[in-house]
Amino acid sequence: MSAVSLSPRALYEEVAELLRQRIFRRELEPGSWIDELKIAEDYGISRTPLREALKVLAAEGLVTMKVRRGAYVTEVDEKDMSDIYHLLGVLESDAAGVVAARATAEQLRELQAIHDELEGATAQRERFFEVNERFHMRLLEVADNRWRKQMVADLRKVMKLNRHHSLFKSGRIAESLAEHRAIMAALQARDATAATRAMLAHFHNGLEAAI
Amino acid sequence: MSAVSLSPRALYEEVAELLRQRIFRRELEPGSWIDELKIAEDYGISRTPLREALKVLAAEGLVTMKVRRGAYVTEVDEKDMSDIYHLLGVLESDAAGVVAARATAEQLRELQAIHDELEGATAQRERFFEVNERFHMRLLEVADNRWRKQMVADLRKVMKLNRHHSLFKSGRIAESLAEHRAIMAALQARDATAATRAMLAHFHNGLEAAI
DNA sequence: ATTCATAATTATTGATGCAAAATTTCTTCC
DNA sequence: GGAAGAAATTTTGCATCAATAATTATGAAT
Repeated sequence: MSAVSLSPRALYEEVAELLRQRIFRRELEPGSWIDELKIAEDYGISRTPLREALKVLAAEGLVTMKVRRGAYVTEVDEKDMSDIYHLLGVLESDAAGVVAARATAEQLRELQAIHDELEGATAQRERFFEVNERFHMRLLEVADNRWRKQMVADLRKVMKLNRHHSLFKSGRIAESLAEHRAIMAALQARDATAATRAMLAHFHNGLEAAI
Repeated sequence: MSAVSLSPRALYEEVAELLRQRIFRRELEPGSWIDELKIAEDYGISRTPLREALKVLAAEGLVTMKVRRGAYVTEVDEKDMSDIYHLLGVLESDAAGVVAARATAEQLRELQAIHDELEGATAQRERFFEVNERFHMRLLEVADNRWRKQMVADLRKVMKLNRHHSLFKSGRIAESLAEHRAIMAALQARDATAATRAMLAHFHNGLEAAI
């Protein structure tokens, strides 16, 4: 069928990524049932790798498996969003403290570069969102704890299930940027407690805006 | 073959649990390759549900999948243990603060009951370990954030991969109990910051003892 | 004798088929 | 006309089968 691309990852990984995109794009709505036969038909694959992909997504929290009833796109309510946002605040503020204390000068320059990019992306909402996410994920990498990075990545994926994300509110972009400035300043000052506090405030404000 | 037990959960879930037990019991050693054919033969099942179970365990972090090379029991080094312990401290100390602030009187009584059980289990190492885990997990439930509970549960599973757990050191049991007393006291006093600090200290001391 | 290439064996990965279970629809009885 | 039961269809879940890729071993050439 399709060209045999040199695939370093297995088919079920590929399918999982495709499904993730479809879920984020709301082609598969939260709460809706996932038709295995239809999806398999669409992609021209069998149900075996598809089912494995669904179990990967279930582990990430994007879909929920019901016994003998198949897979459903996870529904996240207000409380879920609030809970997840709270966790992101806890995890990333801790990471910010670690980075302030232990990052190399080169790593701080790298974070500063992404932040500068963010400063210049306030006009384009989508791009601001993308650069923002890159900053947070890069910070996680510098914090050097693969388990935390994995958990935050998963939580952020689940967050995308809800369309009412605080950052999409027009007013939040200016505030968000100001908070990022405070975080970056604390990192540059090597002030761990200030960095932790600034990141926590960043998430706290975001949570306030979301609900 | 075996009796058709009334299974509310699917076979792959059942198999995942069996594999978890075998991994924790060190019948499957960290770093070792998992022979799908042999396991499937042992349990008298086909490889399909087994592979689905392995992907669930991979998501939990207990096994790692290598492309075209199958599944391996995850190897955790000193840094992994330290990183995970750090995260548990961050997550559970936050949970302790939430519980101190928002738990009902009935929930506090329940936690106190488990703590009292712990007080009387200092002589039996295995039982102490079991009651200790029950206390921590119950605290997570009272904290009422299913995402955090799931993450902590997964991290604790990975922790079990390392046989050198701090709690297994004989000296730590007395210290650990004393720290638990401080946590419980802060919870009863409804002192969120004290509860957070006490739980953080509990994990910090455990980390010190582990390495 | 050592190294490289080729072939064979072994194990993972993907497809197809079948059985069991659940849901829905249709029919019958009250 | 409504409710309950039975049958049929839909769908999950497990097993078997086929193919692809990787590793190892053997043989030949330098």
